[in-house]
Amino acid sequence: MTESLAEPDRAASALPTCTPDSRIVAARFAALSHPARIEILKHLSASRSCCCREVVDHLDLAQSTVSQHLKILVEAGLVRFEPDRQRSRYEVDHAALADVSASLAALVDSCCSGG
Amino acid sequence: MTESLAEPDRAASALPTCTPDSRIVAARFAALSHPARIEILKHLSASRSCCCREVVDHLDLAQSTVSQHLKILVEAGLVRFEPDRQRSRYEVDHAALADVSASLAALVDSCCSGG
DNA sequence: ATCGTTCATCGTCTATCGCCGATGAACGAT
DNA sequence: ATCGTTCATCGGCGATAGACGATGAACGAT
Repeated sequence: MTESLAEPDRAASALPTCTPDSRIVAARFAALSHPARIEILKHLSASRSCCCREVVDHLDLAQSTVSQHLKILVEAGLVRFEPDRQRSRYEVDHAALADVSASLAALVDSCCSGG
Repeated sequence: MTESLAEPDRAASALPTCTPDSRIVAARFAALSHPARIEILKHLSASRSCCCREVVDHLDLAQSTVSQHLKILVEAGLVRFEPDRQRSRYEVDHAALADVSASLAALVDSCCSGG
């Protein structure tokens, strides 16, 4: 029997394809894995007014595209959203961002101490 | 002519859709944006032997899939690769990982100080 | 009441991701 | 010489990302 070649019911396996923790960390990094979103984060923190339009003017992307990027950042918990009349108010969640940074620092630390 | 609707030569615009710096940082985060790759990084640092096969055993993914993930990590500069007979030797580049962490820390810092 | 502005969402299109099995090269062991 | 193991790569497939234009809702101003 070619057990080593055939899949021994991989789905039922108890091997940790990826731990829940890894999933969460990876999801946070995914939100940061696009240059436009990095740029948006920088702009949000540097600017005082944080409506979608202003980001569009600064970034040279279609309004719909920017809106989607903002949504991704909000869903990742890195940016807070507050509807304000017809403008939308976006601002960086510094604590969440610091938390992601800490996660990465912890990973680096575990990599160094583990070796 | 609906000039306001048509694109006013967006490509020729000098607006920074994304700075080179943002591109680089985003590319690094992209390599970290998958749970399997996070898991691989943790395993590489915790284990002494770092051949592809061992990661495959630990991770419950097809060998070809793991090989691709490793390649992505190597191309991102986060993992060093050294062919060793028929085994491949992979090890975490701690300095590069620390560098990414520093980049994120700098982003967090700019977000805090900028406001 | 009407118009202009801002914004989120929808539908579409293309490119890329992530997974797999299959294949062949490289190498050690018999 | 032959076989088993390890590995990278190829080709294919389904799902997702990322971009856009169009549309309609919400709101301020006239």
